[in-house]
Amino acid sequence: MKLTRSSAIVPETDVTVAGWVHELRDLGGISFLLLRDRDGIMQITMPKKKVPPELVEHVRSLSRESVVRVAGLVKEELKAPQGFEIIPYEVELLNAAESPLPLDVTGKVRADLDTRLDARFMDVRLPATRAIFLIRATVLHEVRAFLSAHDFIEIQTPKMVATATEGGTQLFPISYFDREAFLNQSPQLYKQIMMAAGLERVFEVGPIFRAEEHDTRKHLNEVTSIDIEASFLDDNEVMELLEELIQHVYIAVAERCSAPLQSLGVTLSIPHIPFKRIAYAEAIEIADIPWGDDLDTAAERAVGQEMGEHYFIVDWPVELKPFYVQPRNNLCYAFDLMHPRMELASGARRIHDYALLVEQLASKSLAPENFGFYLDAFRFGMPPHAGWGLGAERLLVTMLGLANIRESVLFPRDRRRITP
RNA sequence: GCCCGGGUAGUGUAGCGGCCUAUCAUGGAGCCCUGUCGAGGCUCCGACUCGGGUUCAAAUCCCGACUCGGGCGCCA
Repeated sequence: MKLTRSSAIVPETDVTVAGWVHELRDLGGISFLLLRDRDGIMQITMPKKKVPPELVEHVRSLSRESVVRVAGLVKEELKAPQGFEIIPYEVELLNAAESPLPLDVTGKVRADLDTRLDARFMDVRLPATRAIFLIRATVLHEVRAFLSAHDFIEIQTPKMVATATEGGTQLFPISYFDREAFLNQSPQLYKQIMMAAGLERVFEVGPIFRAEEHDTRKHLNEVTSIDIEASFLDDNEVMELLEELIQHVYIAVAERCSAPLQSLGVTLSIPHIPFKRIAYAEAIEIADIPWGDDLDTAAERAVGQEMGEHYFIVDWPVELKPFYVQPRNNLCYAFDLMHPRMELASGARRIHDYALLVEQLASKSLAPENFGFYLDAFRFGMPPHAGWGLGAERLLVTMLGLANIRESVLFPRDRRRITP
């Protein structure tokens, strides 16, 4: 079917368009059909004098959200919302929508998030919801473009694994033929192995799974992680890369997503780089918590309020970070990228020395024999390296000011929800 | 997992012992209307989560289940 999209309509031409019946307004002598496609809403106008009565009656009988194809003539018209309207000579019903609808697609009555997620196919028809996913696609596209331009190659690592990768978090057990296996919590070990493989700079955009019981507006049990690992770079160099990436993505979204941003009512302010760096020691002082404690929700909020914009927390105590982070006395070369609302990313310079790595595993009470395939990579020429993992959903949530992380995922997986 | 607060037409809500034959908006069915753009006007349709209990009387109070939201914990 050769169709013209609503964003590409040219006045004084014959077009065939298709979409969903958004609204019908019958004023008696003139009636309007608002037809919605992915790009927007176009007005089909039917003055009694210009359109045959059978056609008007046919359109009047359409149910909302039915799918139709319309052929007609585009007229420039200042009274029309888009500056043009289509006078139809043919309207074909492709598939009727049942009634009542599970939620209101015109946005006059805003449904609860739970209702929206149950009828996600309908919810995404709302321009304001669809905007989130148009922007999400742009964000991930720009992440790939930026990293590719910086010489990173995209890899895919397994999501089904035999053992926990770093401890700390709970894993989802799965049945793997006659064995137990797990859904992977992070590509960490695999992307590090690729440093030993000589790929030098790799990234992965993929799902990670956390079986934590957390039940909040900023946690999900399945999220998309943007992970990088780079040989011969240190923690400071990958931090610079990270802040440049964040800024690049903001600029690209501001430039290329003006319509979606508008339907969300969001004005992006581009973050300034370099982001501020504060030491863990300063952060706990602001938050008034003791040395050795991780930042809880209140602490995150207190420090976020003080900083006001994106910032890095550096110089963490070694005991608060995973075993693969390069220690420096009782501190380590790890960093967290924070937004005033929440943590966005964490990363570090990694240990590349085999003996030190085994020692650190032991100090975290992890059994080296469970990490054989990983440790082997450190025995035959592992370059020094560093990397980070960035939460794609959290990036979107903080960028767009979304109230709930569930809004940033088409089909979120949380403590209670596994359908649709 | 803990602590609060909810579950009323398809959707979003009001009502919080008798005045409820349950409010309003949106929606659906229909009628009027030639420029709507959250169109407008009129008529009609459609609901108290489930199970126990208290009471002369329960949408309303109590208990339980299920379920949703917010906060916290844990985590990224």
